[in-house]
Amino acid sequence: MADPVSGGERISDAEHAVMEVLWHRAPLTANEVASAVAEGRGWSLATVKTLLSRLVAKQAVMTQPDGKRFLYSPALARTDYLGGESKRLVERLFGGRAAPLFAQLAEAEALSEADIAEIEALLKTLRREAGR
Amino acid sequence: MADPVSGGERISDAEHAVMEVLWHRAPLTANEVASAVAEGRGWSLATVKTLLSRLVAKQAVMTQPDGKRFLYSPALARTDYLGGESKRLVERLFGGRAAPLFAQLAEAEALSEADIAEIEALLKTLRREAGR
DNA sequence: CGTAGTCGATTACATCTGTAGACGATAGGT
DNA sequence: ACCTATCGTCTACAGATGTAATCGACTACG
Repeated sequence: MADPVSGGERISDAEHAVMEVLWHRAPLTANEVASAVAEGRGWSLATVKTLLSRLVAKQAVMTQPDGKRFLYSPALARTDYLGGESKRLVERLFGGRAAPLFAQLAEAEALSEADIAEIEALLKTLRREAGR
Repeated sequence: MADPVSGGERISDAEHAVMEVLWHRAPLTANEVASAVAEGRGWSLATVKTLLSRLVAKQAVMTQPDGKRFLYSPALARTDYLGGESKRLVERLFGGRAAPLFAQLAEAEALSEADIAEIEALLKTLRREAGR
């Protein structure tokens, strides 16, 4: 069976930008989404509508009627999406091991002081959980 | 001018599989690459040749003549590629912060014991370097 | 009641990607 | 000097993606 909700269809880069808007605030009309996403990207309203349609088709966004128009909301949790994408990358590039990813980021100087501190804290928590 | 080597053109998923072969062993003929990559993927020789051509066009692979044929070698370091891709993901999905990525992987249970240990060790090293 | 604006839906089209067949040069065997 | 196997190159084509115009339905103003 095709999975009902989470990792169904692939969400593209442009679509992701739209999701990001909806994760930030929802429900929104197509116009609101367009305005929000327009900052930075120079997309026309038509483009945003297309992206919304595709997302609805992929069941990543759900609609609810509001008079003559729709209100759009995410049907996919941001956490699920991020988790899936992260896992995909680790799978594809690092044979499923997260440690090399980390080493890579370190080498590419993509780790800030704050990152390191946070990760450290996270590790501590993880070890506590694993321990008990 | 188009940048000379590193982060130039985007390398696709299928192309990446070919790069992986060349990173493992090079230089290789198209046939050798095809055999190597064929395990798992069911690609025809023609397909692999196309991918090699595209990689050459993208300057991710370099050729050296060997009689009537070519020997292919990576022109892009694996490290650079991995670093670039990792950074792209972190940028795109986590606003450039690596820590949330880790939180995400942890949540998705994509962190093994070994991963955690390795990351811990790496952190120690990093802090030492940063300290001095 | 008609007309203009607004929506979502449909259609469009270039580029990229995955996948592969066809073609032309050529080297090696006979 | 041929024929054939082998290369790399060119061409092909379907599906995904980025980007947008157009269309048909409906609403609201006048």
